[in-house]
Amino acid sequence: MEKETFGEYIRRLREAQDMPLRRLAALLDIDQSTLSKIETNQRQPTRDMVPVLAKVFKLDEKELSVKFLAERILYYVQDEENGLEALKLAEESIAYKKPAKKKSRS
Amino acid sequence: MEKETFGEYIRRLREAQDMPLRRLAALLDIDQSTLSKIETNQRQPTRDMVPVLAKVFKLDEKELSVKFLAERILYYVQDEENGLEALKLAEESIAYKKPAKKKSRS
DNA sequence: TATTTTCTTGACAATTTTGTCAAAAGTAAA
DNA sequence: TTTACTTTTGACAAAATTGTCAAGAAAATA
Repeated sequence: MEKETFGEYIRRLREAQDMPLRRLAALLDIDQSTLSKIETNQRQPTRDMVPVLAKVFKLDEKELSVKFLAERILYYVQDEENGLEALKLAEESIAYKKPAKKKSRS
Repeated sequence: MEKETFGEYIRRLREAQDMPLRRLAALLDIDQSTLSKIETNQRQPTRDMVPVLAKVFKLDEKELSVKFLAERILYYVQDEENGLEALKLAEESIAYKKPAKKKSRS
């Protein structure tokens, strides 16, 4: 089976509420055709949709952000042989950079 | 200290060989100003530079690809609160999708 | 310091990506 | 099936990103 894209996820949420595309588009402040294209993977979703979607569908914003970002990243490395290694390396860099909440030992 | 970007890394490799920018640009088949801008972070490096760079500087291409991709990913999530979580989630997705070389059990 | 070579810069051209409009296609209700 | 509503589509406009040119700044060398 294929992984659901973020756009398809939006559609699922929207339809679960019987909300017309036009209405969600208005809330997102974009043209309805743009939303249609996003939901059908002809355009990429944008970062600033996230807080609006979280509000509209009563989802945890942080969780949704993570979902959005993860999908964007996957989209970027999708055809890459070594995507997984790249992710791991990127992760190390971040983990290293990010100051731990508690002091690291050594 | 700041993390070295991929562009800065190129410059380091290049200077280690006393190779003029103009010459590497020619090998990469781009304008020297473009390379200059890449090395000084005014433009983003592109995917297709990687194999050329690997060859020119005698580096392992896979390793260099990973380095390139990781940097691109970091660039994308750099200002994100939840970048690390996103990477982890993306990683799970890939790991799951990717067929193991040996059969997975169950 | 004059000359040559290398690197950087700003303005703009080219390309890519995105968003919109308006009409068509699809769906459901009267 | 007409009518009303929703979604999709294609052509194009707008925006963002990238690459180039040509001139100038900086650095090295004579």
